[in-house]
Amino acid sequence: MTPRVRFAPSPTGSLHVGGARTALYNWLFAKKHGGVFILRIEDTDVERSRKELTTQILDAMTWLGLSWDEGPFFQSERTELYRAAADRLLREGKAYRAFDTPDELEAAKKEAEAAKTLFRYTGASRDFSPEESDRRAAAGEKFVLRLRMPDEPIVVDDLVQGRAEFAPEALDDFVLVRSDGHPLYHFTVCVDDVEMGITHVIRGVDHLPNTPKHVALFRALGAPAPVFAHLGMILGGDGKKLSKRHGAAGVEEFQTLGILPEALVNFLALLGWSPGEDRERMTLEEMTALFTLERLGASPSRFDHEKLLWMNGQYLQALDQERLYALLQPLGLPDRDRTFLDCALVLNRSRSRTLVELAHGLRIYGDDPTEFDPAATQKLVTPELLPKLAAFADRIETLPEFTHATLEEAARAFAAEQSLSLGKVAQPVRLAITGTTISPPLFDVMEVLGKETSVRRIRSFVKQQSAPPEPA
RNA sequence: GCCCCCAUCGUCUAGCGGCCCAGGACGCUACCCUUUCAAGGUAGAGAUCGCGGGUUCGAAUCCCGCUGGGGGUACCA
Repeated sequence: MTPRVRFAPSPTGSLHVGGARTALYNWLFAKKHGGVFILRIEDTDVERSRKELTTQILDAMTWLGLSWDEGPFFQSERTELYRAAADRLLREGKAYRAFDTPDELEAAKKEAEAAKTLFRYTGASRDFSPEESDRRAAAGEKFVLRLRMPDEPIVVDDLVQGRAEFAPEALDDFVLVRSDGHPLYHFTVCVDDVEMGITHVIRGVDHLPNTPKHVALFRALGAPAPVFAHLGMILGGDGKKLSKRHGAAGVEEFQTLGILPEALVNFLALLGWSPGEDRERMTLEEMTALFTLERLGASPSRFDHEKLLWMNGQYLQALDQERLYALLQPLGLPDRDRTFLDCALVLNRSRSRTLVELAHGLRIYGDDPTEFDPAATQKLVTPELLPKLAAFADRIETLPEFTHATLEEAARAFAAEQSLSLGKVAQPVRLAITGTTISPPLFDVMEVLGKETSVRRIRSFVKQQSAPPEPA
């Protein structure tokens, strides 16, 4: 039997990393077994669903490389299917109309709360005869459709969480269809899963308490329940539910942070799944080969942003040059030719963990710096230093060859003459050249920049620092 | 409150009764490299396997209780 799995986000928010991981595991499982990965948009909540969020979710999936085989299907376009299923369940007596008013339900819930028990629908409608039910409906009384839950425990056999038994007292005749005719989540999910022939449901544990309802629904619909695999949650660094409060949580936010999709995917894969044998860095293909539901973890895991950055750095170092340029382009590259940029990239790549960081670091190869790290300036620049810097500029201007080797030689000789350590010369020069005291090896940077630019930057720095401080 | 799930270094995890006084990775510390910062290399600290009972010749691994954490409890998804 070919496995058929689905990822079913609801467009009430962007694609959350938790959702992305769920999608990834479904995708991996399908690929591994030559199955079908279906994308289904659960937009039955018309008040909260937004069209542009659907687009955003689809874009995020594509960005991550998680292509779908069927869909996207929109539940909002399948209302006929739900209506037919509802009619059938009603006709077969597996569901019934409940005519209770909101006030009556509210009172019943309060009562349950006071009794410190789980609210369980026990309205009179449950026992109405079909004739009575039809008569009231025809008379225009408002009603919802409820599922008649079985009076026996429901067992959920979960591949990840194990076996759980739910007592009938804990199960409620939940609502399938609202009084305005809108089908509800649990109902649409099961109808769709049956209709789409879903064989395995892989999703977050937050859905585990819903599963007995689904099992009952599958039974009522006369279909076998799929195999369930409930994943542990992804938590924030503080162990609380991951949200915007923890910084980035939506996939598109990581994209703007300069995270590579393959790094995010790899990182996410390891949150709740392990291939064993201490494997960490893997391509989607490698993950597919190694993936099994048996190796999924049941416990919740925290999202460690630091490790993601490390992972991203690893992928950034190995990134194909052409693709790197394509990714860097929109972030702004210095207006230089390709040969020049190649050299700059060699110097800066290993010093960056994200694309944004890299693009930022590359700025020193563009326009001359106009601002200089104030703390460093304060510390390094003294009246005695400036003439020395000017002299150093003069010295290197005469260099017949302007390479990191000749520059280092010149700098060492210059430092020795001045009875200074190399660092005492290099740091102020670095400040003049880059605006900061942190950069790739100075003489390499100068070689890339060229004699003219390097000398000009040092001189203009000396000039700027020699000028009397601006009156406040 | 009630229901459900989870529990190995700070974090992600390996471990599915003896190979474990617990292995890898991130992070951290030190050293090497070095003009700064990274990258890289080497070494190291870091978990009495949440606690308490069992079962067993033997438990991180099985069972029970407790504690802690998470989730659910809608005419939301």
